[in-house]
Amino acid sequence: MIYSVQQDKIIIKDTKDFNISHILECGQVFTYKKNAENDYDVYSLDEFANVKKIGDEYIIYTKNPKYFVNYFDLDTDYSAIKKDIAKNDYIKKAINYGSGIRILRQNLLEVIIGFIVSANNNISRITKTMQKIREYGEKKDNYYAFPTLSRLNDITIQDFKDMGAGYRAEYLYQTIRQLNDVDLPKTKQWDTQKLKKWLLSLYGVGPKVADCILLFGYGRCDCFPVDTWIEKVYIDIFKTKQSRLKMSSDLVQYFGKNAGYAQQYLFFYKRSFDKK
DNA sequence: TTCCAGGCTATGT
DNA sequence: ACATAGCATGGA
Repeated sequence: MIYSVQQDKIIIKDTKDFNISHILECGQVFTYKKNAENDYDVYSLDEFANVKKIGDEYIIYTKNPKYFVNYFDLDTDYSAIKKDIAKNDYIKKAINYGSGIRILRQNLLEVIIGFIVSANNNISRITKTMQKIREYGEKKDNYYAFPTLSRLNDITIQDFKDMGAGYRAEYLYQTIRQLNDVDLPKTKQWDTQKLKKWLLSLYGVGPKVADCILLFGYGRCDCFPVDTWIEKVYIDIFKTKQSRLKMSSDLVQYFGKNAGYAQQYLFFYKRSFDKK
């Protein structure tokens, strides 16, 4: 990835593996706002960036370029990853369709909360609920920082319901209490096995949400979250249906250490064509 | 009206 | 270990 960092912006010169709508609308993140075609506001933790396409370049305007170089994973070689996971014609089409996808290096707490909200929900409502949760965070100039764990502790079950969380309100409330008992940054040192076991102990976190947290919150790329869309993809590829656990392990085995990337291309591709 | 959305918990076999 | 009912809510 060819890019240059300046004081208040990042310029992406090579857009072969960078497309902001692919990146933000592939279902991995719920904290952004689309202003217009190729013009998005992105919120992460207490940081903010505006991303615009100008000519053949993307410009990421931000007070903290260093943060967003990491956030957009600019130093990872996606051409090599695409080559590694291109195991059949089906995924080759998906990679071609979502060629600008990158897996964001998101804040862990935001990912945990976001994907608990995501269960049996739709993306537009997940995004709305996350936006309202964000309003409990510290007020910045023109946006809110994501609430700290301490602030999240002040939100009641009824508050979460009022934000449209539905029956997931109790999951959020309870999991926030469970998070008080661990040193969250320290869990990043745990091996994937131990992490998954712990994640599954959180109220409202099952196998699929745990895989999403591992992939998007911890960068464990040998995970394959299976939801309703990936179920359809599995049937397309393997011509048979299995339990979600079996499908997930089959897909990790099939795609290998970069399976998580494959998951994103396939999800984006299948969802885009089936929803309308 | 019924079905579905980035499924999970609780309960039964 | 696996199968299934019930679950909040809004949009198609």
